[in-house]
Amino acid sequence: MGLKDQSTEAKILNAAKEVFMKFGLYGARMQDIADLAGINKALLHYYFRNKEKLFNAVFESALEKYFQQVTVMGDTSMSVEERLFKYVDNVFDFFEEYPQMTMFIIKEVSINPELFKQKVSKLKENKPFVVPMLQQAIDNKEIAEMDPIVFIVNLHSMCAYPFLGAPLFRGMMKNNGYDWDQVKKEKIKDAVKEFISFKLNRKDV
Amino acid sequence: MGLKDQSTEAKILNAAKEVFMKFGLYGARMQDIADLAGINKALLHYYFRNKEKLFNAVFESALEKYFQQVTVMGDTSMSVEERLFKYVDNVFDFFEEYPQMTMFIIKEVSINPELFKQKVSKLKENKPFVVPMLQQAIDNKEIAEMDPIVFIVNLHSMCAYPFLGAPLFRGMMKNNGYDWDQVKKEKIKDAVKEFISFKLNRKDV
DNA sequence: GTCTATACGCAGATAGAC
DNA sequence: GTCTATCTGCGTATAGAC
Repeated sequence: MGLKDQSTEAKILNAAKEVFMKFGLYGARMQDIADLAGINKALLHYYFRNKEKLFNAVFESALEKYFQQVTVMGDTSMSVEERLFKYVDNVFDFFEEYPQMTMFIIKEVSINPELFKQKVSKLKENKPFVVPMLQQAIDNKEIAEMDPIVFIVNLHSMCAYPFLGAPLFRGMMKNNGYDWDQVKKEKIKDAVKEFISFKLNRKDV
Repeated sequence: MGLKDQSTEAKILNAAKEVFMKFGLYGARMQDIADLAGINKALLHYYFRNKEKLFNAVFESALEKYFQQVTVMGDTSMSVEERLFKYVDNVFDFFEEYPQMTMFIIKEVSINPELFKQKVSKLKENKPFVVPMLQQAIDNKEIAEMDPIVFIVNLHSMCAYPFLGAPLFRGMMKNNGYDWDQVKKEKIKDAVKEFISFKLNRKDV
């Protein structure tokens, strides 16, 4: 879909997403958003009244997308390991498309923790929460004994950080002849899945 | 050391660190830095000329501390596994003290990649680079076969992300009766070390 | 070295024509 | 709905007294 085909509101939202993602609420400039959307600054206010309201629209859609990744965990037609693999695939695709989103959300929530409390509660209600699901699989002896919270955090770390820290990794590896985005794409995902298999199938606990 | 004992310059730097960490270059306000330092706004300019120069002073000290964590890897009196364990301890202590620093560095480098190229090259020269060290240990059969880059990224992810994403994790877990900072402190570090042992000592490769 | 007062520019927001 | 022109306030930076 080219920019010409979008409604003005959609153009604004897309431009705002990009600029807020990069610079955050305080750093973003309304002028930059208008320029990127190919419209005038005044139109931003016509559609969204003020900067804060525009930001909120972007933030809510970001959070919605972010939590949508987890829905696959509720699909009981697959084994727990298959669901986790699929989840990892989803998360990688998601980060490929929105590499700045996690950073963006973390940054804004860290500046204003209320944001999270306000928005996330209702979103989470409809999603299958992962920890109880894992706990049940452990109780059923379907997977190995583990602390499900620690596992989920480890897993999420290994998925998210390669994208979050990409600016650093790129800088560090370029000097040494590696291409970070290549490594990330080809090898990190497999390593995460290897970690999942290790944790789910180990016999020594 | 109480604030009263610090030189004005040190007070400014400490205040600037805190404010820049939280709000970034664009979001930080000189007035807030002055207030936190307990001095007048004009003094900031007297000592550091302008906002950008003050920011650079903070950024450089942050980057220096950040890369200092890796020096332990050069201590050949310990085994590779011991060095990695020690490294993890260091990194956790470091993040406990400066939870915002990684975020801060990533954010600023992502906005301005030149920052990294300019500063990091000379810092890195004096530090033992981890990947070649691991490669050598692999060649010597001291540790199991693996891709050292992928391993280091996984490791670093598991250490950094629990601090980076703390605002999110806190929000998510508070609703469910868990205290994130407790979990992080007591269990995540052990899980990282377990991962190290798994990767270094596995026989099936 | 440290302060108060002030200049200056930029970014968010509004008024009003079309 | 979209634009140009303009207002207003805030934040950086400077001038100048002490």
